[in-house]
Amino acid sequence: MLSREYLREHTDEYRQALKKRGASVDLERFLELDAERRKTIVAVEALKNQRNTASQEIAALKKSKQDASAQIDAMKRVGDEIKELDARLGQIEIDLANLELYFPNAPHESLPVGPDETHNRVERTWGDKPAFGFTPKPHWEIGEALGILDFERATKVSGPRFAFLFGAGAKLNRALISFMLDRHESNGYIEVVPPDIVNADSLRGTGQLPKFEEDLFKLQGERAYYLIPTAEVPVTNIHRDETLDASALTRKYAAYTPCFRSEAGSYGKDTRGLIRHHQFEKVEIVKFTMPDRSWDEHETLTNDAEALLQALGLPYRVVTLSTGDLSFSSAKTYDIEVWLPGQETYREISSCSNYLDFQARRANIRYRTADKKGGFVHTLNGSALPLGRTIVAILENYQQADGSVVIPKVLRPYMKGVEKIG
RNA sequence: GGAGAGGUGGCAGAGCGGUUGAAUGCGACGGUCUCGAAAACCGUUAUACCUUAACGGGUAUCGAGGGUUCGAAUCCCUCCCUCUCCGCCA
Repeated sequence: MLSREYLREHTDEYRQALKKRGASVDLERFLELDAERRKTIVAVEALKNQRNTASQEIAALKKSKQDASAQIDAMKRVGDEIKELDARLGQIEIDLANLELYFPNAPHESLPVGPDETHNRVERTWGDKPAFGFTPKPHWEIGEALGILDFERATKVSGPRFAFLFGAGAKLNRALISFMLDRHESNGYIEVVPPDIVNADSLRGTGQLPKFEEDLFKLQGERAYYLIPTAEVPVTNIHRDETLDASALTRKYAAYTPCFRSEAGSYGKDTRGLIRHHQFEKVEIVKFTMPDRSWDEHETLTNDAEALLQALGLPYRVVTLSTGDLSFSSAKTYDIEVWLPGQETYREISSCSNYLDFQARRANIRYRTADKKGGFVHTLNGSALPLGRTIVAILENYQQADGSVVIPKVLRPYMKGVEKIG
C-alpha cells in the first residue's frame, strides 16, 4: 500500500509509475474519495467537539440539580447528525480500501522500462558454463533414469505438476536444506519454522490478497485458511501490527517451508520436469530494515542468495526486472537465473525484492527510534534457494557421460560423503 | 468436542454511566543531591487521524464490531483471542 499523502501529492509521478508497469487503476476515484473523507472528518469532528462540550455542561447542571433538558434535546439532533456522517465516513473508508489495496507499488527509478521480461537488464554473470563431451540431457531424463525422480507416479497419486523424489534425490533435497540454512545462520539470519497455513489478513499484508486469490490454494471450512505460496507470507507477518525497536533492525530470518501454488493460467507452460509445480520447497530469507538502509540490504540479500550458487558451483546471471515484469508489491526485483545446460537456457531460480514500506503499510509494521521517531519499516525477501530448481540445476550441470551425477563438494558432508549418484 | 476464567497504558493493576487518556505501583527518561553511584525527592512518560505556514487546536482509541444514552472503559448484543480443566489426537 502506498501512503495517501504520496498519492495525493505526487499524483503525476504515480501516474507515470502505473504507465511504466502497464497497470491501470482508478486513481481519480481515489482522489475524490480521499478529499471527501477529509471534508467529512472536519465536519463530524466539529460536531463531536460540540457534543463533548455540551456533555460536560449537562453533567455540571445535573450536579447542581438544575434543569438540562434544553441541552439534552439539542444534543439529540447533533447526535443524529454525527451518526449519519460517521456512517458515510465508514463507507468511504471501505471504498478507499477497496481501491488502494489494488494499487501496485511504484517501480524504483533504476529499473529498465519496458512491458515484459524481454526488457529485463542483465547485471552480471557468474561462472563458466560446463563443457560436455556429449549432448547434455534435461533433468527429467537424468532423474528418471537414475530412479530418483518420478513424475508419472506423482500424477497418479496427486495429479500433474507434482513429483516424487526417491533415495539419493530425497537425500540431496535434505542435504540442500541443511547446507542453505547453515550458510544463512552464519550470515546472521534467524532460523524459523513458520506455519504453512495462514489467514487472509496475512496474505493481505504481503500483497497476495485481495488481487491474486486465484493463485492460492484455499482450504475448505468455516475459516478462511490458505496454504502459503511462499514463506514470505508467514515470516513477513511475524511482525504484523508490531512496532520494532530501531536498534534491533535489520532483523533477518531464514525459513524452510513447502510452498503451494495453484498455477492457474499457466496451462501448457513448463510442463516437463520439476520447474513449475503446485508444491515445492524453498528456503526463503526475509529482512526487516530501516528505510535508509533498505537499498544496501537489497544488494546484500541478493549476494547472500548468489553465494549459495557460487558455493554449489552453478553458473548464473543476475537480471533486474523491467517495470512491466515487476510483481505487484515490489519496488525492485533482481532475478537470479541459473544456467541449465540440458535445456540450454538461463532459468529463474531466485527473486530478491525490496518492497520499501509497501508491505509494512499493509501489515502495519513500524519502527521506533531511541528518540521516539517512528515510521514504517522496509521489508525485503528472496528465495535462497528453492529446492526443486536447485536440484534441477545440479542434475543438469553435474551430469556425466555415463548418466551419473556428481555431488557438489559443499554438499558431500551433508550426504555422508557420497560423491556421486548413479 | 465439553466445562469454566479472563482480555484496561511498556509491564503489574484500580476503575458508582458524567473534566477518566484513564488512579496507584513498577519500569524508562530528565533533573536535584553526589567525586561518582545507590537511596531520596521533583518532573516527564501512548498512538493514530484531521486541521494549521507555525505555535497550537480538535477527534478517536480500555480485545473487535454493533446497540442503548445528551454522554459508555463502565449497561446490552455479536464476534475474536488468551488461559485452566476434561475428552480426543501426532
